Amino acid sequence: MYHFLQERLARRVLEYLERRYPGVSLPQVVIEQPPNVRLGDFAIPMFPFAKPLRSAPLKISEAIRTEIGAIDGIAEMTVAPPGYLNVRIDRVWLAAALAKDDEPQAQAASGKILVEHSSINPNKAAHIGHLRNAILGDTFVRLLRNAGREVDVQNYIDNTGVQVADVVVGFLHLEKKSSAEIATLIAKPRFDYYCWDLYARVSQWYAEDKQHLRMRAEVLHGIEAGNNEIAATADLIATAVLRRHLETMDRLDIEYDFLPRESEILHLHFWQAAFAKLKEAGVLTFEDEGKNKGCWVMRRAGTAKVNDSPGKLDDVLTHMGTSEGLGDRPSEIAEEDQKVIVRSNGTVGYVGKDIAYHMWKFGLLGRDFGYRRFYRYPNQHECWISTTDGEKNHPHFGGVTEIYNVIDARQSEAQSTVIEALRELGHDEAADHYTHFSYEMVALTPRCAAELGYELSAEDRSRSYIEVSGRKGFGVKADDLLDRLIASAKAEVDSRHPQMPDSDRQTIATQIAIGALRYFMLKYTKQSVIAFDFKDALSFEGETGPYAQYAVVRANSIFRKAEIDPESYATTASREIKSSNVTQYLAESDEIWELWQASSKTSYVVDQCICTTEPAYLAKHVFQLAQLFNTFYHHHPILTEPDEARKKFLLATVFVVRRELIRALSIMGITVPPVM
RNA sequence: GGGCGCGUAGCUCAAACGGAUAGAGCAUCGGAUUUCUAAUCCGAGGGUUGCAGGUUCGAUUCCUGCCGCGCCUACCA
Repeated sequence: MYHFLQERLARRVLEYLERRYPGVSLPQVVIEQPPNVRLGDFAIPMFPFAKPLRSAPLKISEAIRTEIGAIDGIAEMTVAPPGYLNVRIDRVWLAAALAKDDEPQAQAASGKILVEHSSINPNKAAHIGHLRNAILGDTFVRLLRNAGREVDVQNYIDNTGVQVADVVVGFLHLEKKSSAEIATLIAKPRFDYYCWDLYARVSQWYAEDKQHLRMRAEVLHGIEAGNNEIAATADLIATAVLRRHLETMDRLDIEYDFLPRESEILHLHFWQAAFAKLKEAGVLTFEDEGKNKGCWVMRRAGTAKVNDSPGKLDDVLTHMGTSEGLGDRPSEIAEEDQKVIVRSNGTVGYVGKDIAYHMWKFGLLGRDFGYRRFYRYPNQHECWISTTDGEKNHPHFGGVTEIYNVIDARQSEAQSTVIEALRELGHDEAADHYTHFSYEMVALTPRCAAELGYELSAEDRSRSYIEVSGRKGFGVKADDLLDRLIASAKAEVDSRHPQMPDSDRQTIATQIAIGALRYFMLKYTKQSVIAFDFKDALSFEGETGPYAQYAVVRANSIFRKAEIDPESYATTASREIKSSNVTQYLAESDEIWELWQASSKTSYVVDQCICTTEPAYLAKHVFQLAQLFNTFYHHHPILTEPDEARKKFLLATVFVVRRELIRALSIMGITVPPVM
């Protein structure tokens, strides 16, 4: 609603200026929010117009104010030094629209979107870094769906890489386990924890004697070839760990639609299809000398095409139109700028596989996976997995118009290389709709590492954070964190509601724990490295998920005590807003108005989150709403309000804030307990 | 060496396109009419936004150069 008014205002201002100053090319009308509601609801800086209109900012403001005429939903405008036009929303107009919840729906863009997230190697338990990925990805999916977009959620499974090979080596050579023994271990709960430890031990074992690495090569070869004992064992292990990952993420209400696996990319020869096209288009070049002799290479993304001196720019430009300038002959890519795609032994690296996979995503490969049902969620939602020969009837995946890959910032270069390959294949459209949703890692504070019992070097102790390492078994497992959060929340609920049945307390504790965790992972902006610390993560006070949940619980209890069903209060609320006193109520309190204004912003914030791929804005919105509500709650007793009309107005306020909080929280994947 | 990113209060973080007095939470200290449950609220202290220049009506934000830190830079995935 906020955004709707904002756009209407911008359009009207622009129309006015165009009419008043015909033929002048105008800068964009920027609408911001004044630092204080007393100044107004929108602020338009007039400075950028001063030069093109050859007039002082204050004069332009004054002209707009007096001459623009009435705008539906806008109450008044004021001119503010040094050069702003401040605009007040018609409070009753907005409140009436909000109470009715009749947000004008913008036409959602068509075309299916594919969001890929999680993509955890299926060789060990998921850790907090994976949680950040999955929570960012899942929230982004919810944001897109809230905006009316159709989304497929994929979780890419690298089941044929060295990481899986390493645990297989661990089982077969380090522990010398039989297939039957492995099967027994798989059946035990939290098999992924067993692998976590084993994986760290294998890495240690390699370090002890480099000869042991031969085992890895052997196992890896077996896995890639397929149809043998080793591949079968690897598949058994990887599949079991994958199921654990799905269970872990399901605890957080994170679900997937499709799990494409690297084994099928291999066995269905996706790469061969892509390779042919890449060679044909001249994207890859064969090196016949130098360090990468015998390899097919690509130019590393971001490196300069021409390494001549800048003075020769003119020469470069004149050559660009000719065929000589297109494509890179081996000698044209400096060795350090080469990215090996196909090794000299003929095998393809992971970037190559990724290029093929992304051609499939956009429907540009000419091949498809086989599909099989894999996992049914408790809510009956079906998750599919790739196979070589699948079920006849299956949903259609791939062939989308837009993709988002939630992958941490360390993969930026590889992601750019894939995009560059698509572009050089001539698929600019696809390349333009390929977004690397990049975020920073979760690291541990030295204090947290020490708390977990890890020995730290003096150097590590002096750092502000330390990178987690699956290879060293250094990190916090996702399920462990969740267990601790639930236990901690449970203790609180137990002390607050001792009379409640234990199963109810458990349910509430779980909701609170998930709220705390999801909020924690979303409140940081993507670029910021999260220095993980149990003290912050386990906090339920201040800027946290439970704080926001608690605000809704308070709203609910007001309705409960008033014996009103909040869900069906909408018609009453919108009727109340029309009563004559509301104008006065909204005018006399900026504090209450601010609550209405903030409530109107949800869809605006959702748009912002999507176009900047930054879910943190939504967390900030939720916190601001909850904070304003708590202040309001303290200042305005509702049930004891003697003035009946005013009481109904206050109830309508609670109704709207509650609805928007629940809406925004649900986009974050957070539900609200009945009591706290 | 090259590429990307970061540096803001004691700590952890905000501040969309450059905008009005740089904001929160935590921690510390001091308070809140026994109420719609205090997982809350109010108040206080705490800042030369790493350093030095530049661009302009205006810079935490953009540019240049330093200083410090992180990540990437494999015929690993």
